[in-house]
Amino acid sequence: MASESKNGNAETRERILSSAEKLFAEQGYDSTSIRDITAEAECNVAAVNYHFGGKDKLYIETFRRLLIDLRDRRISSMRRDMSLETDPTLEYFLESFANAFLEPLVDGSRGRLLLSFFANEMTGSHLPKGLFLNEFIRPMIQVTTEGLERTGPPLDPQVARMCMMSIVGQLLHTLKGLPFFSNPEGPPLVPTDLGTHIQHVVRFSAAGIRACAAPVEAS
Amino acid sequence: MASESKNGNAETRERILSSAEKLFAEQGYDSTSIRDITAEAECNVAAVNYHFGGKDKLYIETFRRLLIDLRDRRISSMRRDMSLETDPTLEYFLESFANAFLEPLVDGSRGRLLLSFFANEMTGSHLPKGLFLNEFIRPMIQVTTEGLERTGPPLDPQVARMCMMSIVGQLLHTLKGLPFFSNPEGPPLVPTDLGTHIQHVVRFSAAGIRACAAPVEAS
DNA sequence: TGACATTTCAAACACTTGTTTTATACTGAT
DNA sequence: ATCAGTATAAAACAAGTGTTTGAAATGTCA
Repeated sequence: MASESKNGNAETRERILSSAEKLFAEQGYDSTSIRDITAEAECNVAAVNYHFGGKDKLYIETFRRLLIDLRDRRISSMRRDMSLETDPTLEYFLESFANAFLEPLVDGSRGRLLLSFFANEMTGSHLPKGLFLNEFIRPMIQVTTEGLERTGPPLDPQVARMCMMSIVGQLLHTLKGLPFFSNPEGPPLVPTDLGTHIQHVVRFSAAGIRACAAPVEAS
Repeated sequence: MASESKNGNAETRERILSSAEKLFAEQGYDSTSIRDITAEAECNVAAVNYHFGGKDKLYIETFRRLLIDLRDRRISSMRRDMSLETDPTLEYFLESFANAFLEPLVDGSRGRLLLSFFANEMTGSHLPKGLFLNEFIRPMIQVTTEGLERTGPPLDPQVARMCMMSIVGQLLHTLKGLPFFSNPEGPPLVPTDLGTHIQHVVRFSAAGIRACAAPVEAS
């Protein structure tokens, strides 16, 4: 039965990583057992400890690879968009960001998995400190700051980052909440397609950003 | 007929609920064992199954109580605020909402616990379907819609709800992300106090809402 | 008081967990 | 062919899981 997938030596390690990625994302760290993973990867339970040195190490390696991949996809997607227009508007930048941000999270294979990963990491973190901030957040801040400076009004750096937090918050909440608001019976509370929500976030946020640029008015 | 006259029997039940609330929130469902709970509640392991019929039932009961309490605190806080002003502005409403939304999540005892609860529920739900939407989301939609209609520009109902999603998304993301951006070394990426972020969200969102009301028209 | 239901508890049950051990194959170099 | 080094596998290990059992307390009411 174990025909073609049973070959290579280094391949076992890859199969474990692949299975772990899937199962950790679907079920979280605690609910995924080593035996779940090795069953999916069609190898022995001891293989995880042999190749990775423990369940926790495997988890870190799995998540690290996912993070790097996600970051690179987003950044290259935005850079490509921004190089297409000679004089992009704020709305253009925001839509490019929204798409670059969401696309990796919704496309079939690893999309929902990444979302679950993040949700699981928010509570009990099994990752080394600083990895998330330095290898993931900072590069994203870098490229979005560039885009904002180029297309938006002049902003204080901290304010600009708060604006980006506002947008990310909206996008994440939309993605997580949208399936939730799919009403089994009765009219939908909000539009059910993601595109409409993206348009909303773009319009909403463009106005928000411009309002944050206006000098503080005495009240 | 057991009952309330005697505190001995009912007290065990309460202690279990209290301990479960704390531990489930701190560690999540899977990582909290019945023995953890009964140790904290100083009772026998069998007590959980006797009083609640199982770990899952205990979890549901725990979360249900927390949700109802959170909802009521928020709604009464907003209604109080809105009754104080005869002609409240949109900004006033938004600030009232932001405070009502965040206050229960940051005040010492149960604040972080609630946040963890939500995060844990986002991934693997252990709750009966519909409870969250009908008993928690809908009442909040009701009161926020009232506030928006009273203080903001005329909005299509679906658009109004998307605007509220935008605000909730910002607030949740701020709350979860803020401790994350506390930079161990170097200058902070964003302001570290919640008040500044609330001010930002209010300003950002007021402009966003007004922009969503304007018909698509050259200006 | 005795009879009865409710509540508590220690112990056991059946099962899963991550990890380690021991043994067996396979590799490539000497 | 011998030898180290690597990789896989079956089995065992110790600890922890939710739940159940059966007996002892405890309270309630006739």
